[in-house]
Amino acid sequence: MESQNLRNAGLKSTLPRLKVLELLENAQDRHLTAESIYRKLHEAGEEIGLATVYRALTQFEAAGLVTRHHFESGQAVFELERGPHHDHIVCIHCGRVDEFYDKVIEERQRAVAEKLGFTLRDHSLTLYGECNGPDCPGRNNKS
Amino acid sequence: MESQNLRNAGLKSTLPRLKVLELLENAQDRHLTAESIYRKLHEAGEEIGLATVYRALTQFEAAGLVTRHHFESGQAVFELERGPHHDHIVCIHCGRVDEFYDKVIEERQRAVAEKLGFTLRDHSLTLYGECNGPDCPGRNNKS
DNA sequence: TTATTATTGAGAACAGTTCTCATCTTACAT
DNA sequence: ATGTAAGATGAGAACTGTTCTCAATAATAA
Repeated sequence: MESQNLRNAGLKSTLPRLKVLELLENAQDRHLTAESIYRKLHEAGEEIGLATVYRALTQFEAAGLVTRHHFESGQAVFELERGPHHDHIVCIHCGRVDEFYDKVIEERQRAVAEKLGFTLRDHSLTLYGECNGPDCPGRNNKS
Repeated sequence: MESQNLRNAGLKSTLPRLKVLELLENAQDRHLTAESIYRKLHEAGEEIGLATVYRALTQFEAAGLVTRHHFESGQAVFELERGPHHDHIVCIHCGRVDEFYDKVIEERQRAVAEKLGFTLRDHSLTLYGECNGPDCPGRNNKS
């Protein structure tokens, strides 16, 4: 189970870390803030400090288990690494997050970096738009 | 002069705003934090509060005179809008910022958004890499 | 088990930014 | 030029998100 994941990541398997990891695995929303994780755990009766949540997430990130994103809101969001790399599109009205991977964009990034004399190490791409979903509060806005 | 720019942006032309705008126009570095603007103005003998710098920048941003970026450092950086849209590549060693525009990337972004049912409104793309410049502290690192 | 060492929780501290409010400017009509 | 209303300013308090401190606790190894 998850305690093995933690061990493999070089982390001691402790109860708070297991709870955070489990929550990331089972939550319906894949993109969570530290505070929402903290809140959900408390709602589930877990006595875990906010500082511990942050610590766990930071360690998970360093171990490659988790990715941290800075969308436009002030708070960072954390996402369990499950599959291959992808970027995000965020609805400016309802905050819904969708994922995508575009091979052409990835390739052009590398080409651009090289043309400028850089060795590409990482990138951050987020699209912002209107999701036009039936429950999205922005769906009837004209602009 | 610049007081006209402010008027056109719907802003009263005041001394602090003029000073911030001038600094953005004349600074060697196009990407500045609020604090570095504040510092430079003080070094130049201007008595201007940090809150006022933030206020001015926020207003300039709303008026489209300035763009705010969140690179990896904690602080936002501000850039005078001079020409057409572009994205950024940042050196992970020395912080150097370079600009680029790639038509293919821009087009693919729009296509991706539409395929996902979104109407694209904005995007944020930043590449991170090693700039390999002669003065960059990272130039001799192997990895 | 016990010793060793890392981890935890609570709250203080911190960084970046925004807010409050009394004072001062600006812009415009005189 | 001058008075005035509306808006802007500076200083520091307040706020948000995150990290740090430290005494108490829990996890591994012997």
